Amino acid sequence: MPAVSRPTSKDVAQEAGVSQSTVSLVLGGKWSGRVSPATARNVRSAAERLGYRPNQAARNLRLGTTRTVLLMVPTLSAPFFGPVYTGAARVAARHGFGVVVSTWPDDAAGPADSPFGSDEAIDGVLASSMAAGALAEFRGTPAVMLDSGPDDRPGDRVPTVDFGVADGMRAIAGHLAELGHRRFGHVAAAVDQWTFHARAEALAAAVAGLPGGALTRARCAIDVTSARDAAARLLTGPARPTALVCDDDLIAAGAYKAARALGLDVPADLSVTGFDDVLLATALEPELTTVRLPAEELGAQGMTALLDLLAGHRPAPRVLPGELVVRDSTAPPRG
Amino acid sequence: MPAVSRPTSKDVAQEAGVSQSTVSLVLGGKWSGRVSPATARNVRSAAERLGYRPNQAARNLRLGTTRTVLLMVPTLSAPFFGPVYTGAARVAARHGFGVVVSTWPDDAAGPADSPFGSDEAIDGVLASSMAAGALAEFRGTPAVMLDSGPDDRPGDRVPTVDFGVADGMRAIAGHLAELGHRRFGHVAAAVDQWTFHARAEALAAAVAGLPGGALTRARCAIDVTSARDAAARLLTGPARPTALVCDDDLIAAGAYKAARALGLDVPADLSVTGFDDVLLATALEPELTTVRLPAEELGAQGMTALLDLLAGHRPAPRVLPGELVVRDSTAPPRG
DNA sequence: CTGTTAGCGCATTCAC
DNA sequence: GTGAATGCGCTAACAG
Repeated sequence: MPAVSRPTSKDVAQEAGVSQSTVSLVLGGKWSGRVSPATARNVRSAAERLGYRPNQAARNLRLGTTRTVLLMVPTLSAPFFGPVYTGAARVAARHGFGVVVSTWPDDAAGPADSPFGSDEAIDGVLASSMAAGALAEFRGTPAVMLDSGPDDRPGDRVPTVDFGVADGMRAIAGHLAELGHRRFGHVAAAVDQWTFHARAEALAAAVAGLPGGALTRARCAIDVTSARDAAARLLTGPARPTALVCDDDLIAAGAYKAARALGLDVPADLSVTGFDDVLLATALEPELTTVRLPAEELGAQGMTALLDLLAGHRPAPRVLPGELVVRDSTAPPRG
Repeated sequence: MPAVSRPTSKDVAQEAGVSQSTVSLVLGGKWSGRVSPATARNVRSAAERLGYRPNQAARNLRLGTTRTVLLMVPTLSAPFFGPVYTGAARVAARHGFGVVVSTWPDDAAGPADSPFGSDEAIDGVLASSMAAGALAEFRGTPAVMLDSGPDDRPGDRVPTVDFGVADGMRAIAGHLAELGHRRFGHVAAAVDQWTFHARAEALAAAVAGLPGGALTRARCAIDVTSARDAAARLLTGPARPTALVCDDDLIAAGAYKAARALGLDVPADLSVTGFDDVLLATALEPELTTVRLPAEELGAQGMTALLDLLAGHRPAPRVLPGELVVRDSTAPPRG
């Protein structure tokens, strides 16, 4: 037998000299006018004295709910998703929910592809930054999509929470245009996610709307060396851009390297912008002009929407605005 | 009623024309010589046909286990902890365990300090990077300490998994000494965690053992501006160090800034080293000489130890070696 | 106002 | 070799 088995509601009942159901009522907070205040206090103090904690498993079984939601993210290595988790967990905890994380399926390069690992022991899922068009995986499980774009399918849609990336990109283009830039290079993430498609479209539209505006583009993976190579391609091509718009702060770091390798000074010879505003943005030299995306807020709002959904409501799609943060990597073009 | 309630073991029994207990036996894998192979096959196919998934809550209740462990980390904002989680989750999944993350208590600056949020619905805890001496929080809950130093208390110790940070620091000191450096500056993290105490001691010892070796130290928070200020203090003091040893890659980024502000070239005028080898290390210019810490492996080994512990064993303390990665931020001192 | 009863889905004795 | 019965701890009807 275990050293000291935890007290049960039955023990509390005995200690307080009442019945189990009374304990349940009191501790469940539903005793308004059903149990006398004196008894309630009595029960509470007994529970306190014994250090009683309700057994979640029993609770889950009885209630048919697990009070656990699954957060799916592409990876936890990217600095962006820690805050998303934090935000989601914060509001979840406030409602007695836990959050388990899982990375996108194929990440499980392990031996057995989750034997029965991907339990159905969850009440709902928060899916972040999905590949475009990968909706519809969730048969019957309440889900909210994060940073995956609006749900354009007909019928009843999945609730969504997104960033206003298009506005963010327009802000960057506007800032650069105001400084006098006309030839833009887009160092684009070669990742099939809504957010990157949206960024590309918004930038293209903004530049197209600019008299004399020209845009070239190179794609790369989201890592420094790949980004450096892509930026170098843009910089050594014809009609060199005076500003490099990068899909991600890390990509911007690669652009810095390409610029330095070519003897170009940032921002005197070349303006560079990032996206996301992660820690890296201020670690770089010069500090990076970028768009701050409220990652933690994304997690928090997403969880709020999911909790709403679980409560039987139909949360409306939400869009979280990004904020242009001007630092030292942008300046008027030379000449 | 719900749209389609999931099949239970009872449904499977009915479908297979056997009893519930037979289903449990077969699916539980404990039917060696108790159930006929034919029946077993029959049950399996019935389960398959119905898409049966055992109800975790019921299982947990019956077994008195939750197959969930808690990973406690100081923060998820630091890029270091994502991989730790990933490693832990990987081996946990392989054993049918889930992992929930929580950040250190006081992070819950929320309204109510986890009303009943921090459930006891866990089988064990993996505590990473604790403040020194903060052991002993886990009354009765099996725990493994990660990156928190060896457990020096008498009696039965908590199993530990640590990095060989002392060796790592010695490797850095040795590398720098070999290049000809004698005056070292330590930009130290002002964080009360074992790993930083160990780094400081190891560096001090290494420099003390070096003929003509001198060491100055400045403390800072783990953020770029604080690090930059600390590094600047060291650089403007008497007998300027020729090498700055930083407790963290992010701190090294701050050191870069201080150097540039003083017109010092890295590495020609000043060598700089980091610690951890996060993404940032290669994003900087010049790329950072640092010590790679196998973060994912820490999580994996920690989970392995915890699973061992839960199985009734006494896992031995483990130490994961760090690896010196020489890049472009270190060079012989000038003159 | 409070106690008694029943059952969530499963793993496990114990009869047969 | 298999089935019937029991109870894990809890909540929600329903009595009293």
